[in-house]
Order: sequence, then structure tokens, then C-alpha cells
Amino acid sequence: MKPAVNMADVAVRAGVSISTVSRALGGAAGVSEATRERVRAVADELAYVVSPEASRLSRGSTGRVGVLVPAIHLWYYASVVAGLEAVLRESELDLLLYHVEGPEDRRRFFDRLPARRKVDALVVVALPTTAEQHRRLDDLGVAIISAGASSEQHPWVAVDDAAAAGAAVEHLLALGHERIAMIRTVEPDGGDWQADRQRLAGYRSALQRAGLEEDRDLVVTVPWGPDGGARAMDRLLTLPHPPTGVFAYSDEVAIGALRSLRRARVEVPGAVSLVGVDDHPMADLTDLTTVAQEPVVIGRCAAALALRTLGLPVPVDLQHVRTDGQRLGTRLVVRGTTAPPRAAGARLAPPRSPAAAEVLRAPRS
Amino acid sequence: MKPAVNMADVAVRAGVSISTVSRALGGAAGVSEATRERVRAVADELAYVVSPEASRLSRGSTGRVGVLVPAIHLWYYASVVAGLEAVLRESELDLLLYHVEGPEDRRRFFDRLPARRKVDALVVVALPTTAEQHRRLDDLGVAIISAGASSEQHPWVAVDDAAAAGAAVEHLLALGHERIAMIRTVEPDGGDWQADRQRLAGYRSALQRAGLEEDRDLVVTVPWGPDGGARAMDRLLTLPHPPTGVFAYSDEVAIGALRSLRRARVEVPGAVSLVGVDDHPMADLTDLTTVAQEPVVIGRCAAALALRTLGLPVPVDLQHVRTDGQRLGTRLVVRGTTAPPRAAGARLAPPRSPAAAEVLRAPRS
DNA sequence: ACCATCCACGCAAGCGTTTGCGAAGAGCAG
DNA sequence: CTGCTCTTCGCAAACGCTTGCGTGGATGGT
Repeated sequence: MKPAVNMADVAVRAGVSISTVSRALGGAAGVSEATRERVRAVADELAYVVSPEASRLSRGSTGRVGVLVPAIHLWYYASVVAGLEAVLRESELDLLLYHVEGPEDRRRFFDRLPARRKVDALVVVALPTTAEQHRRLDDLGVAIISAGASSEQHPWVAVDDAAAAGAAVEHLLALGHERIAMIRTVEPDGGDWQADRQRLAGYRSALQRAGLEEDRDLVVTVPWGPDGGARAMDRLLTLPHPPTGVFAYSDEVAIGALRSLRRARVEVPGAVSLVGVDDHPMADLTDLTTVAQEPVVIGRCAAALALRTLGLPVPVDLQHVRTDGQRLGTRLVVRGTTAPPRAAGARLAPPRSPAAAEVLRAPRS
Repeated sequence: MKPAVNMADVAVRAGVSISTVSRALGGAAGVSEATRERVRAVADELAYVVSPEASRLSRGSTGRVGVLVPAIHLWYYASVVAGLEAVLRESELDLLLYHVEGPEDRRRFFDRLPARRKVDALVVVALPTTAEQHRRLDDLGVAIISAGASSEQHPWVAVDDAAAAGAAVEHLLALGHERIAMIRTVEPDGGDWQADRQRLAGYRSALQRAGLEEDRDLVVTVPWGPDGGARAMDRLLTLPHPPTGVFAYSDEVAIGALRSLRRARVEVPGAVSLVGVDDHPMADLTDLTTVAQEPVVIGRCAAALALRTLGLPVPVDLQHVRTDGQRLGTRLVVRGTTAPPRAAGARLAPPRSPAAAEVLRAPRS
């Protein structure tokens, strides 16, 4: 612990008052350029930094933004956080991490609101919240931003999950598939995850648009994750009339499904085509067709919303973000796990060679 | 923004002085149990929480712990952070995230030390630091903890990377392999990653112990990541006398290598055996043999070290963590990517069926 | 009934900034 | 040279809490 140099020390050394130091360093008006320079020099020399506690106590804001994430160890959330962190740091804001895993943690968070008085804004990342919990957030008394899920009452940024699901299913339809299953996910004992609901809706309406009847057997619900995906696929494979195309809630689920298929020696995409959502790094590696989204961008946009709400300058490249809700795009990335169904097209397309898959692979960002 | 209720409000309402409220809520001595209860009740009723700024300005500590991570979106780091967060939150400490990606970011961090005065302790997660940078950390004037890498000057917690590598290589040796390659990784233009250096050392000494000469061609160095792994494997495959066993720096690298092998139609583990390090969730899915480590535990132990350094109570299950350096164990998880070399053992072991792999699979934690 | 203890509690002095307001000095027109 | 406006600074009052020290009253012993 160093003796900690204070503003007073700088003031003495620079031969001015504390107020002047504060104004000089804080970029406030009312200080001549000469004085400002001198103060800066002294501050540098003494390696002085303002005490954030004191500054904020006085100023009344915390200079911190909280992030509420359900699962930091997952690629999607970690990426959102990375995006957030990058632009917040640019604006000298600190990122306070709140990790709430599972319904129990969630309940506790809303119960105790540990973020109270600690942040100027809270970014909630795709968390299922009850109406009551949403109201509870207002008790925080700070700006709330929703990232990865739309919201009635708060600024938000998210992809169109229904459209993403639609794109996936339409891809399968275009290839000629007619029996298309969906692996959807729930949190055991958990809440209402908007993305799941909307992707399911997107799946259904795509089928409907194509004039296909929904077969209840083809929608299987499992806990999120590769294991869930594997189990779901096992179930689908034992169906008397199994699907030829499968749309999985996310890549991680799809990858689990892929494992089941491999174990069961079912040819992919020969016998079964598979699409995921996310463009997880593993999708590239497993040559999985997917609908890509960019969580890092979601994070960046959410940060922009937070900045705007706080009345702070927003980086130019993020100024377009709409406060009343910003939809981000998704795009289909065709790789090696989708092809026309065996029965349907007598070789509508030649079997995809590794090289061909390579060509279609999306450029790494 | 609510009108923000202060300690003074609580004091009036409870009919005591501000000091008494402070002591009552803060659990300090010198308050009768009756008064304490009454104050608590009033505080609850008014939904009062102390202003952390004021409290800390007065108390002199920040109540925050910083974490310096090089790549939050990677499984390993995200898991360490998750572990940290969990125990810090338990102790009412906040987690301030510093994400420094790549040498440039790193330089900036050490240059500006944005964490100054903002944290009581800083956990540095497996970051390559020059000696000078290490010294610079002391300018922060706070306790430094090293997680995922050992350290001369600070408390640390890490696995024994050399031993982990040794275990991987010895597994291959035990299977009968004699040409064993290593895929190691560097950061382009980057620093000295302790884990890479130590795993390389472990690889070498294992070979040496087995009386094998090191073949320079068998150590390939690539940028970290699946793509690097793929490229490395491509290179190994074009060798005049290619290896039969490959030890990859990490699972993500190994998975890239696996892709190359698959594309080149090289049988795994028939023609080439492959081992990684980490027990990344994807290792399970790709049936990859690996040396498991538990980053979440690393995070938890690092948090324990931070708590202890700060003089705070350490959770009982973490009290065993040694301040002068805690080694965590690793364990070999044998899955489907390793088997005796084709040439070597005329069927030393029967070809591994999926079921067998299942049995050997480590239990999910 | 008296004094010595001890407990509970209040007073007030910080903690290190920010900021409204007033004062001093500089510059300029008349 | 005087009077006026601007600019540049300093004074001091917050900001909301913690904590050392002092006081009054209850308690216990004699």
C-alpha cells in the first residue's frame, strides 16, 4: 500500500487550489490552458489518479455498469460481455459482473438486488424474467438495458429469433425436406426464455407458410446443452417415421445431436440434415450449417444504449443504434450438415466435397 | 431515479443517531440487540442500502476485486471468472472485469493501470507478463494474485502444466507410441505464456525419461486455436516420417487437428492418436482423450487467496488453499482418440467400441 | 445510599472529491 | 484614469458514511 497521493498533494505541488486541480483534471471549464497543463504535468509526475469513491460520492454517479448474465462460461454470453466491456472501457466506465446461474440464483438476485446503488445502469442479458421481476428491476432506480431479448419497457437490442429460425427451416425446405423436426430447450424448473419461444414460433410459421402440418412428435423438448441435444436426437431417431431435417435451438444443442447421429451411424447430411443457430466457433469445426448471430455486436450495441441513457457520448460507429429497440441481423451459413433428403431429390446436388464446404464457409471475422 | 433513502432517514425513523444505524447495520459492537433489530426492521422497511461510495470512502477500501483476463470468451478463462465470481459474491465483494486481449491491450493496461484505486486486489489470470510489467503491478498498491500460472512474488494457484503434459505423453508411450509430436502455440508478436512453456518442458522430459530422442520436426508451433491446430496437423502429416501420437497444447487446438485428420481421411485413433489438455466440454463431444483441469476451481482458489490477503474470512471449503502457491491436480481422461499404434501392437487392445469409450468417459461434474 | 463499572449511544471529525458562488485580476472602451 | 465585463481561481459546503471519544444512565458491589 502506497501512501496514496491525493488531489491536495497535486494542488500544493502545482501551486494552485484543490478546486483548480479538480477542474483541470476533470476537463471542466474555467481553467486557463496554461494552468491545466501544469496541473496535468504534476499529476502525471506524482502518478496521481482521482479516488473514484470520493469523486463519485461527490458527483452522485457510480461510473459503473452492471451486467446480469445467466452463464458466463457459454460462448454466447461471454461474447456479449466481451463486446460490452470493450466499449464501456472506452468510455471509462467499469463493468460489474453479476452471474446468476439458474432459477435459484435468479430469485436471490431479484430478492436482494445486490446491485443497488452500485451501478448507473444494468444490462440484462437474455434472462428470463417474470413480470414481477421486471418491475423489481425498477427498484434499482437505474437505467435497464435488455441485451439479446426484446423488451416492452426498456431499450433493447436483439436478433430476430423468429426470423433466424425461419431462415434455418426455410433452408431445409428449399433443399426439399418435408419432415423437419425441432429440438427446443427448456431450463428444468426454469423461466420463460424468449429466444426459445421465438425460435419455436419461427419454426412453426415457416412450416405453416410451406403448407406443412406440424407433427407434434417432431418437436422435442430437452434441457439446454449438448447432452440434451443428444438425447433429443436419440428420441427422434426412434420415431416410427423419423425426420430428414432437424432444426436445433442452438449450435451446442446441434453438436450434441450430431454426436448421437454419429453413434447411431446415421449419415449426415445423407440421411439427416441438421441446422443450428449461433455460429459458435464449434460450428465451423464440426462443419455445421447454422444461422449466425454476432453476440459481440449485441454487447457493443447494448453498451451504446447504456451510454446514451446515461447521457454519455456514444462512439460514432454505434450512434445508429435505436433506443426503442434495435434488431440485429442474422445470416444463414451453409456448411456440410445440410443437403437434400435422400428420397426426395435424385441427386439434386452433387455430394458436397470438403472443398465445396470450404468455399461456403463464412469468412472468419 | 428514486429519491434515495439515506442512513439519516433510517436514523430518524428508528429514533436513533446515524452512528447507531451504521453500527447496527454494519454488525459492529456497541449496539444492544434490541436496537439493532429495530434499526434492521426500519432499514428493511425503507429498502435502505448503504451507499457503497460513501461507505468505502470513509472506510478506505473499495470492496472490489479486479480480474485481468486475456480472453473472456474462451472456456478456460470464462470458467475461472465464474469460479471467482461465485466466491467473491458470497463475501459481498464485487468483481471488476478487465479484459485485455492481445499484446497491444496488455501494453495499454500496464501503461495506464486503469484499476488504480478501484480495487482492493487484482487477480491476474494466466497472463504473460514481462518482469517490468510485474513490477508495474506493484504500483497498483494492492494485493496481486496469480491464477493459472505460478509466480515468484505473489500468491498463486495453478495446475502443474509440466506434469499434465507428462501424463498425456506417458499415456501415449504406454500405448506403445514412439513417434510423438507436440503441437505448441504462441501468440504472434506476443509474450511468454507460462503454460505453453511448461507443457513443452513436460513433453520433452517425458520423452527423455522414456529414452527417446527428440525429433525437432515433431514439435510444431502455431498460433493458438483450432485453426492453428489444423495447420499444425497438416504440417505433421506431410512429414516424411509422420508421428503416430500427437500431444496438443489444448483441446481447442486438438479439435482443430482432428478436423485436419478427418479431412485427410486419416483414421483416429487407428493411424494417429491424439491427446489434448483441458477437458473442454467439446472434448467430451468429440470423444477426445485429454488431461483434465478444472478452471472453476482455480477461480475459487484464487478468490480464496484474495480473501485471505484482504484479511477477510475464507469459506471453510477453501481454507486449505496455500498462500505461497497452490498446485491443483489434473487427471488423464481416456476417450476415443488414443489407441496403440497400428504398427506397434498386433492388436494389443481390441478396437475401442463406442460403448467402451462411454465407460471410460469421466463422470460429468 | 454511594461509588465504580460498564454498556449503549450520540457528537463530530474525518474520508477525497465536486461545484456554486464570490473575489481578484486582466483587458478594454470611453 | 475610471468603470465595466470577462476570465481564472479559491473558499467552503456538500456527498453519505465510519469511528474515536465522551457522556449519561443502568448495574452491581459494599
